[in-house]
Amino acid sequence: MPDSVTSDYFRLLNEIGIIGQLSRTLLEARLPPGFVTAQFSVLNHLVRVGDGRTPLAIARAFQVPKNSMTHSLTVLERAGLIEMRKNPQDGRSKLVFITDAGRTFRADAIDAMAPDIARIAAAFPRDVVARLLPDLERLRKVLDADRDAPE
Amino acid sequence: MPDSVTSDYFRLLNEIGIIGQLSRTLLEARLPPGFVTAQFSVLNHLVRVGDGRTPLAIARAFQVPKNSMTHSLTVLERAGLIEMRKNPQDGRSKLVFITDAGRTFRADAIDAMAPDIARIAAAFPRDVVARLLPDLERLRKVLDADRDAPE
DNA sequence: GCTCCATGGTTCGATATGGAACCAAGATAG
DNA sequence: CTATCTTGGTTCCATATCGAACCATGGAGC
Repeated sequence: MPDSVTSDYFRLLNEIGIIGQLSRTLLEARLPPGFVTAQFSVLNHLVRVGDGRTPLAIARAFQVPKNSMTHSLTVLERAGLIEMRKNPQDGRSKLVFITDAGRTFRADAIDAMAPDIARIAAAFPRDVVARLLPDLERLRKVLDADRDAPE
Repeated sequence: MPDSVTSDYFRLLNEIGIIGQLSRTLLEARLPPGFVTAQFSVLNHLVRVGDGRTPLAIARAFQVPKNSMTHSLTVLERAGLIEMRKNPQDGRSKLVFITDAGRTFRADAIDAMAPDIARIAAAFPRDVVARLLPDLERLRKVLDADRDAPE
């Protein structure tokens, strides 16, 4: 494979990393003090794909170590944004449920970002967003599948 | 602005965040143990845009607090990958230079990722990459410009 | 010159993240 | 049924990240 191809993929991931960093900063500026993106993302995940999942399943979805997820969930539970229940099917594991407070927290954060989104939308047309979304979803799925069958 | 528009932008940033996380994990698996993406990114930045910049300028380029950059640079200097010199123009600041060892470190890391890139390339065609790059660059520039003139 | 403010970096303390070791509960083999 | 292996989570420790306070130099106003 020629170098130029490698470097195109490399640049792609690089750009995505920078944009991720910039938007993370944007989001954290709108979250209540003391909360970070990782915690919001868990709530968002629970709403989007449904709750009642095990901590390990969530950790895998984010590709983070399970101990990191333990920590995030502890913070969220202390804040009353999620509930951890025993898994009746398996004595080892727990199930994670989002609370009403958690749903409100997520909705508020999204609302709080509206002005930021509006500024971005003014400079970055919606049709470009529409064009990007399917390709990026596909890339995410490729990376997701890749880690399951590595090397 | 209708909700659906906001949610498209929101989903875009969300996808980008996830891809960023997955590719960060990929990169870190290839770095020598103990090194982290942030440190590699600084070296990459110095090669791409040129060295001899101040720590603050680099911190701004990554949109990270200056104390975080102080830490990253300390690690890189201890490892002999960069050099910090006094700025002859300004007694307050320093200038950051990448060493030969630093250039080698960066090149090795990129080489080490080649097999990962190859697997991704097999499932994600190059022309899609080519299509994504200009749009993403534009989005990054929009976000970059936005933080300079916020609110 | 002197005062006041702005800028560039570091330090401190508190939280986040991740690797490794650990423990408990399920699964499997005999 | 026991021995062993695997799986789900937590704990421990080391490093990373970041807000706030701090210090030193530079620059502006007078």
